[in-house]
Amino acid sequence: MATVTPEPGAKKVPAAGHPNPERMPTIRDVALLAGVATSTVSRALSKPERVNRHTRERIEAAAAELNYVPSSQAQGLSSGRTKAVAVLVPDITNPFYFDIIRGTQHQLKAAGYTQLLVDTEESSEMELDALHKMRRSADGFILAASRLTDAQLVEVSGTQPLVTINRASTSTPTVVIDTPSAIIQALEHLASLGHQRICYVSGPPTSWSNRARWKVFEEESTKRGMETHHIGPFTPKTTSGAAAADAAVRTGATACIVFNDLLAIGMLQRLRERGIRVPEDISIIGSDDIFGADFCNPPLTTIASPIEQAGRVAVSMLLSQLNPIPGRASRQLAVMPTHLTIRASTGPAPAHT
Amino acid sequence: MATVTPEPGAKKVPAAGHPNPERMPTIRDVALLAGVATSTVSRALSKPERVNRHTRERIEAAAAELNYVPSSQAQGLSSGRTKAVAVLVPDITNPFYFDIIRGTQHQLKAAGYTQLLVDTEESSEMELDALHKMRRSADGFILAASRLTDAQLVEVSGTQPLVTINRASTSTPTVVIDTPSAIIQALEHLASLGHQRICYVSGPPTSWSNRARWKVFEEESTKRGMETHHIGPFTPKTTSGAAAADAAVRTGATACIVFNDLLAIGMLQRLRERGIRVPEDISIIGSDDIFGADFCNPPLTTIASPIEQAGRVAVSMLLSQLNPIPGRASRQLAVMPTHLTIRASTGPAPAHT
DNA sequence: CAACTTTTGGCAACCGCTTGCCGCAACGAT
DNA sequence: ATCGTTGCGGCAAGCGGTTGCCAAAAGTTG
Repeated sequence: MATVTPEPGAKKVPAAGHPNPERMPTIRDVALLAGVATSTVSRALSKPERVNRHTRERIEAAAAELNYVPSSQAQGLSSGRTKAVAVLVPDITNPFYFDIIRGTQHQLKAAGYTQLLVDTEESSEMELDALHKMRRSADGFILAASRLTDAQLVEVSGTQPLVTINRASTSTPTVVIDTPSAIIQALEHLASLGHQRICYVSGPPTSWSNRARWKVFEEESTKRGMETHHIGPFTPKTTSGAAAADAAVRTGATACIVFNDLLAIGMLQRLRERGIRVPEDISIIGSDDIFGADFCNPPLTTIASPIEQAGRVAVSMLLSQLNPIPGRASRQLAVMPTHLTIRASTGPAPAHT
Repeated sequence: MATVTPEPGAKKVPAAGHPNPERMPTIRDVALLAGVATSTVSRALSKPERVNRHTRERIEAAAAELNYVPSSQAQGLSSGRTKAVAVLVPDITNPFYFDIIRGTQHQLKAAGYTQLLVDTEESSEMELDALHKMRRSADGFILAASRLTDAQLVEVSGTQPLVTINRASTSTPTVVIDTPSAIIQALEHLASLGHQRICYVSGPPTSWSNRARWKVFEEESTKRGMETHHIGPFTPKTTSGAAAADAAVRTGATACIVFNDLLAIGMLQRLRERGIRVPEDISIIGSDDIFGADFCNPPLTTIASPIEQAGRVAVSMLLSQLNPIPGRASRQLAVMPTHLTIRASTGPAPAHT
């Protein structure tokens, strides 16, 4: 910028050239170069309106010249805020969580926050541990599909700001992906295709969403006079699909609604191996619409969820909790809509058993 | 839903938006409880042999009782090390990088380090920027498939410890996934199936591995007297697969070696759409063996790579650089072996054009 | 038992930045 | 002119640890 501000008598410190090239420039170096106190530099950089425009520009120039980057460590130490948020997922291997992570990453970056990624390995102990160990290094937490008990969750939420994803809770803000309501759609879909004997393939018993899905499934299918089965629990990985597929076949069901796509895809593979045709012999409906659900064989009918968006919403809920806007109370619940995406893994019920 | 608005207790709660009845215990609290000086506590916790066993136990007890967790911020401030490593990936959306991240995450956690995940969005500017902005907050960097120029890389490597993945460099330790050598296997495979006209489907021009793959492809296919084509560049996403497939078909090639699986899977989808059979009409070979390569339709023949392991190795190379063991020089290059995994997307060359 | 070496623990100076408080100067209103 | 106000910048006290240096305590040795 062409600034026409000669500013005479500025106490320039010509001698203060570049300091030791080894050491990274500190706020002091900037202050020295700009001829002001460190406190002024600090303010110029964080609350621009607090200092005179001229001074600020001078400081900014000095900072730019020195290539100054404030130490987030030091900032955190004195301000008490780390500008970092920890995201805890049960299994970093699962594509579902990758979508979450992608969403949180995106939104956090936009807000100038750093994401600390933690894999809790499906263990509530690790989750608690991380929550505890990192309380100093993160301003808040996002718990994706927390494995914590209600009591644990309540306790933790009293200590630190957090938002849960797919885990209803009265004690913390939550974003839930409304898969249950889409299960009704799925059921209708199956019913209209003539299926009468259907089976729910269960995921981890500690998963809240698994319980929620099963509950709706049972209620609604019974209501429709369908014969329901329930198999599981299975680990939500493709490798568990074989066992799940075999169990499903044994129930004699003509269609399955599966806890998630990972498991469903695994089942697809196993069924193909066994020569059981999908959807001619059995229909499969997954859940989440993860990466791969559209190109597996056959392409999977599934309950599509805005997973990435859920991550983004969780972040904004957390941030509004961390930096409350005086007037507005922060949202406590966000429900992400879902819908059934019909592909090729569902079809008419076979004519006879 | 029942919206429980957080009750703002005292109107004088500025920074901490959370009710903080009890301050977090500091090293001072521990010292007080144990009846020693803070310096002793510090030492008892970090260099146990420096303090008497009896005192140490007393301190540990006190720390445990108070549930003390040292502030990594403060530790970092005074010790100069952050115990954090930044992992930069060009596209967090790409499953290939998921695997890298999984590997780094795993290994970093094992070493007590925190992973800072950054998506550079395929942009060298963002990459440089992150490298610059985070130099204070990370002890080192892992650059996966860096988009930096050689010059930039050299410059950066002079400033901070880093390890590159899939990016040869003389200035930094590197782990390369040896896809090129497996390309020879792929070529042999195709040749033995009778393919004579083959095509390389190119990825991002800024990608070092893309260039490396193309180079080997060209040299070796020519050497074998095959007719080679080259199409691209294409963005390495399934959505680019359509264009790639169409272009590939136009070349008249009977087989393609594709920059990566993502693109290959996209091509598979497009070819199916167009009624072009794989592998009867055209064979496709991908690269990386990402999640999904085994269950797409048809399952993809691909160059399998130990991606996750590459991430792990990168971390250990970086850590040995950060905490050098006096005697041993740290490794500068790790080559990860790859091999061709033959599935169903390759078959005999069609009898006639 | 004195002289000396080795442990062991405390003191205090930082690390880099934020922030409450204060003072000074310029400005506006009386 | 006088007396607030307000705007702006400096001072200095931390934030929670780490660490070099030193002295007291304990252990060795002749």
